[in-house]
Amino acid sequence: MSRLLAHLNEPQRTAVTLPAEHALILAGAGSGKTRVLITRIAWLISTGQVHPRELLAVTFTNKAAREMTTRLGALLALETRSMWIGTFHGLCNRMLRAHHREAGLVQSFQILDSADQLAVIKRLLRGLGVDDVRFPPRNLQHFINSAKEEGLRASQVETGDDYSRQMAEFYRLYDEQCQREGVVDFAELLLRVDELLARNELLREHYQLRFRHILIDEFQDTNRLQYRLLKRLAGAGSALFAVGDDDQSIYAFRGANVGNMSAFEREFKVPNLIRLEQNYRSHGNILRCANALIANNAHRLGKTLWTDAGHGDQVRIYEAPSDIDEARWLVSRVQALIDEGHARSDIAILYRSNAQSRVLEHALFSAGIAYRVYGGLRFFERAEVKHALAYLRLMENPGDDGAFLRIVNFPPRGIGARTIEALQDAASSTGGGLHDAAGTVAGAGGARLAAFVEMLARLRAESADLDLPASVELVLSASGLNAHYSAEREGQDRLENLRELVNAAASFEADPGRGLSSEDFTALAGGAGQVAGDGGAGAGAETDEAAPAPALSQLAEFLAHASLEAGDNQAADGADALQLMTVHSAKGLEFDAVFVTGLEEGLFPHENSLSENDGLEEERRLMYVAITRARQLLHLSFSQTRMLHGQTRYSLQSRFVGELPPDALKWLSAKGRGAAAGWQGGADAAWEGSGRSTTARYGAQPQRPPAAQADPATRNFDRGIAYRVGQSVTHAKFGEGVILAIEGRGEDARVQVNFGRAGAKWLALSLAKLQAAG
DNA sequence: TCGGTTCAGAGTATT
DNA sequence: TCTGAACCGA
Repeated sequence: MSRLLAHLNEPQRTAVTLPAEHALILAGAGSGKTRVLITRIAWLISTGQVHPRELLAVTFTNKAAREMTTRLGALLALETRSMWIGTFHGLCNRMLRAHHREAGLVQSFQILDSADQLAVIKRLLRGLGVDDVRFPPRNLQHFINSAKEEGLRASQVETGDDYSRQMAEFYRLYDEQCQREGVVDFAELLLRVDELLARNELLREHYQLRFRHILIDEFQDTNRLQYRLLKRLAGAGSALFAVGDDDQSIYAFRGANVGNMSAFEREFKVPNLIRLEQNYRSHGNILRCANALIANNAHRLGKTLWTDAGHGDQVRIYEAPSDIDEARWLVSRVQALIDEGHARSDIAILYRSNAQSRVLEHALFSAGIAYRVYGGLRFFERAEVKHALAYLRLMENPGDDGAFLRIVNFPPRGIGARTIEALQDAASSTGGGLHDAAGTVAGAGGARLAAFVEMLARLRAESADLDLPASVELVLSASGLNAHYSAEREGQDRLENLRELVNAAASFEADPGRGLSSEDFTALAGGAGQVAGDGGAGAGAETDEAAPAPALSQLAEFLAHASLEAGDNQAADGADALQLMTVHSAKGLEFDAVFVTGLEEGLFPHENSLSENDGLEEERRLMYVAITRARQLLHLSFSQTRMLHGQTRYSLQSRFVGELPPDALKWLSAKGRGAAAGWQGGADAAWEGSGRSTTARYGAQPQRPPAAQADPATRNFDRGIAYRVGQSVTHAKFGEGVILAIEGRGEDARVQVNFGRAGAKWLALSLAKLQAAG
């Protein structure tokens, strides 16, 4: 035990050894948050306070869950299998399989990923004959998911107007359709469990008694439903241990509610609030930047990072004339770091949006520096893999119409749109699924449909005697997928992915404990069956046989695994490579050297965020995350011009640069000229060197594209002024300013003008009476 | 049923 | 500029 605590600092040790009470750990970036969480678990178990099966640890990503399991295994040298460590969705999947009857689901229900869900919605709307311009499927998807993440069913959604009433009605129909087809979307997994525990007292008590310690990582990222679920799981005797950092809350846009942190403290009367503020990652100047920046946010729980590691290098900052030059500069710095002996994989290039990677990649490619871009399609999201999975899903659950439609004519087998239409008519007249109606369609199409369904039945029968990878292999050959991609000119990669799917099935079979452990699952299903049986609380649709549910088939487990874990989202790893990613995907990672690029107004902070509630503060937190990724070296860069949407945009330095302590920065380009003088936002912001006019500022800046030169952004409009970037203009209300950008033409033309005190504004030329000035 | 053309839209993302 | 989706002609 003392070995466990030996290397912890005072607050860390306090957190780890807290009594079995609720606790909120405010853990700053690089303060050893994961370590505390893992050591806490290890301490609880090794001191005999809790049995591993009485523990529940929840994370947001499979990666985090895996890391936790691995590190814990190394620390404890004991079987971690009986512990529940996983994502919210993994946890709920497990519970729903075990209590499918009480939850009103078939045991083999399939899980829809976002793309599957969208397909279901499109199909629903098309079936209803809904105008998809007035009701775009994506909007409905968002509507449904947001509602579910708030814990609301269609009947509970507030409907003030016709539009939302209509959306709520679609939501209701969507749920009905999913229920009919035996499919469940991501949010539904959680909502089902929440509702199940809400109404089934015995089941609730069962879990509340079992989970004496509930630990949750990245608590600032929980949404309302997840928090509600946690409350549901925590009984009178449970201790909730939440670790999070409000300053790193960057997922409000997808429903995360930082307010859960203060709500938790209030509602649970949390007796233990511990701040971890000592940072073990970054040098002092980097932390000073992080602290100074985040201090500009108003709504914080409050925390200041410190280190005893020394100041380290100053933060380098560079202003480039163009995005291409920024990339060129970056390549030269990276090359220098590599020459100094840094591993490429210890260097990260971060950007606000994915579109920025192109210029960077181009420069890196030309320079011959190996790099790896995070993001993009993941393994289980690839079309060929989804096709193969659809066969498997249909074997497992014939009611899955989405899977049916995906593969009924893939590879092509002469079942066209007309046949499908007839099939859909037949199905809707009986109220059943497409699979079951396939025998009733007449004609040549009907015969092909029948053959298809026969093939599925054959696959189902033949795979019964095979293990999982062999079943997958059987499907690949019998379905014609292998043959199809072999014949395709560019099918080699796809074939390889299909082979990889067989491998994935093999390794899943070898180590199912990673997702669902069959043993534990069976035990749970049996035990819970008792619980439900005692109270007669079964709410399931089926009421036959009282025997304990048979264990879920391995195929069903594998399919759930495929939906819940989409696989790596990074390009193939291999050689030591530079890391390129968005700031969002860098969260939780750290590197020796970090480059944060594109620090420009409109890009970072992103212009779209400015119109959102607390959008700017979230952008600032994002910048905080970016800064705190660096261990030794932090580079910041921005560019005066950037190619965006096919047009050159003229940008100002991000306001965030101005929020950093000047003496922590080392300018690698001339500072304080032109755009580099800083964005001055808000009415109360003072101009640096206020004696100068805005005109003079630009006038004094020769490397800015000279206004008179042929500039694609120069346009003449009917008013007779040659509007061009850099032109000084006067506005009746805002006074004198300088044009930063021009967009559109004719009646739609608008210009962005920096008015200094009043900030940068977009004005429609057809409305704003601008006069040439200076 | 396919392939080419046209058009709109372009922010971050896990399960 | 570039991408993905929708659409049309063969």
